[in-house]
Amino acid sequence: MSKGSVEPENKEALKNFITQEIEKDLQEGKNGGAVLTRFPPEPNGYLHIGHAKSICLNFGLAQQFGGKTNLRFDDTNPVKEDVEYVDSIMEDIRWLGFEWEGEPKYASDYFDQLYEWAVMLIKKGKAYVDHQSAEEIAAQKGTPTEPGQESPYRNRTVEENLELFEKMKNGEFEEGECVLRAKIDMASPNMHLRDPLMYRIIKKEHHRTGDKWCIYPMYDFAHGQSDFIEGITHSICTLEFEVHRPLYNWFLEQIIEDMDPKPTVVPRQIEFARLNLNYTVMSKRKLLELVENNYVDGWDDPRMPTISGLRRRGYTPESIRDFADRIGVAKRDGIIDVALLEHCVRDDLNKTAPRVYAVLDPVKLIITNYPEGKVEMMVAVNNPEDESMGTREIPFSREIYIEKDDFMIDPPKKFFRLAPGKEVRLKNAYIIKCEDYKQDENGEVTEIYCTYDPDTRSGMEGSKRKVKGTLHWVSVEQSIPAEVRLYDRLFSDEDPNGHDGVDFKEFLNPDSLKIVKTARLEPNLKDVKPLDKFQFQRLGYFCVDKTSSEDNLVFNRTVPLKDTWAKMAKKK
RNA sequence: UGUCCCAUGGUGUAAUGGUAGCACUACAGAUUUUGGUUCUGUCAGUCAAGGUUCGAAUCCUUGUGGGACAACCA
Repeated sequence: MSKGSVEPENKEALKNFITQEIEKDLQEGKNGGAVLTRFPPEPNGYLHIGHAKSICLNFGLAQQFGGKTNLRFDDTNPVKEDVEYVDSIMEDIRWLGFEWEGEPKYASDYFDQLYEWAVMLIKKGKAYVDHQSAEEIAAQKGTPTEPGQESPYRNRTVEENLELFEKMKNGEFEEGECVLRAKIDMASPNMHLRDPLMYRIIKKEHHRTGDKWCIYPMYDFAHGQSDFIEGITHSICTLEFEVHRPLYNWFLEQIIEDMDPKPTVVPRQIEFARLNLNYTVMSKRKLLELVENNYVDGWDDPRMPTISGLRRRGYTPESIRDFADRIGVAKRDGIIDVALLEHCVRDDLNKTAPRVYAVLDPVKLIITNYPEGKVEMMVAVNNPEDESMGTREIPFSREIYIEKDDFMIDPPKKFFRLAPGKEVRLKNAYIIKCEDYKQDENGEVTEIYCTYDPDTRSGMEGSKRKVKGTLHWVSVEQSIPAEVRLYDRLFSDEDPNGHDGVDFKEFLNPDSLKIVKTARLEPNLKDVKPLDKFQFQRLGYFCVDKTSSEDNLVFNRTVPLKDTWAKMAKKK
């Protein structure tokens, strides 16, 4: 994977309220002109498109201002975290095209320092060990509109607190028996300042520190300091952490108070609105629920909004970065239309994906005046948008398959395809005319009979004739079979979370996956590899699935082509 | 009946006291050996009321609407 592979030099500088704030800081000479951002995931699930927004933002900001970006795992809760997630997160970030500065960092790297700071706070009389239960503490917390009450343990002596905290660390208390709390203000209108928890006892092995600790810092006591330790200049995070900011600042003030000399870099937190996409859910908890209950085929199911799911679906890193740029950054939350994401991937694939012929739902078409046993190799352009992609040859013969949809016995007015007595062009081959057809007892068309005009082979003078419709096709004899998975949105409702009292799973789209086993492909596709991407001409963009093999080709539909005909038909 | 944040076309985002622009969507047309792409056009917006100002989307006040905050989660 290349380093910092997003080409910052020819990318237009992004402008939003965060870049403006950073520019201001730079102008004021803050942080010695440095910009260091960070992407701080908790390794408790797979990354999704919302994280992609944050990744593109954090890495993009640094690139734009000549800075760097750290990757730091916020691994302060061993109960939920796992190395499987660490690995997937690193893979996804690299796949998106970003490379973090130095080694990946971990909040757990700072556990010793955090412990020292906790002790320091105790010594200052700004932290105490509380022996109440979680319920009691919650009951005293008050509500957003009422102040809380002080814990009976709030005024223990420094010595006592020091001793008790030491015992907590040494495992002399059971989980839940006591916690370390900051002593701030139980009446603060900001709930986060009402003596927040700093440490709790968790007797579980940590994925990095093993059994060294049985007390773990809360996120709020770890995050701001971790940024501080790393010298992060701008801590970019989502809106819900806005109310935490005064707490982070409080902790840092306590620490900095005792420092001499004073630090040159103190992180500045700036919050932005998280990404919401319609027709999907974005919370890790809900995505995990879909995975664990097998509503989908794992975290990388192509219907999932996860980065691994989008990758398997056939999305490109370029298209996701483009999407992140287009949605912008602001403080007001909203819902982005998935149509924009789809636009971005079509836009990219249109320029890069080779065009090929695939017939998903075949019906046999026999060209009655074409010699039996004859095979002609037809030349086709691989990508009309990119001449450098060259041409290829496709076998043509007397019997071909076309799409069932491309023939109608009794077509409506604007049907530009094949019908009895009508002419149509077979792309890169001949103009044919439908003479007859055969139906089975159910009225299903089983065979179509046509004649071709030998002077209309593509490239010949006769081929210049105007014909309204152009069809894709494959030769019966030479075509190869494949399985094609047609994906649609996972939810049929625009906002599956937006219905009070109705579980989001109620809106799961029963037609989100259709498996087509009848597909026939041009023979050039026999050696494709997972993640190879193509445009199936006239149908859409497709990507080879990870389960595909030489004897059993499997393609995922990334996104269909825009289809004005289908739209017209739907209206009627 | 608290604190904080937010409010621009259907959606998202610009305009930072001086002509409300861009993208997506939708619709119409041109081109087309993909009903794709490309090109052109159309519809459509400053939450409300006051105030400051020659001039307000922008500043102030009030209201309205939306969101966040009461995990030993992050």
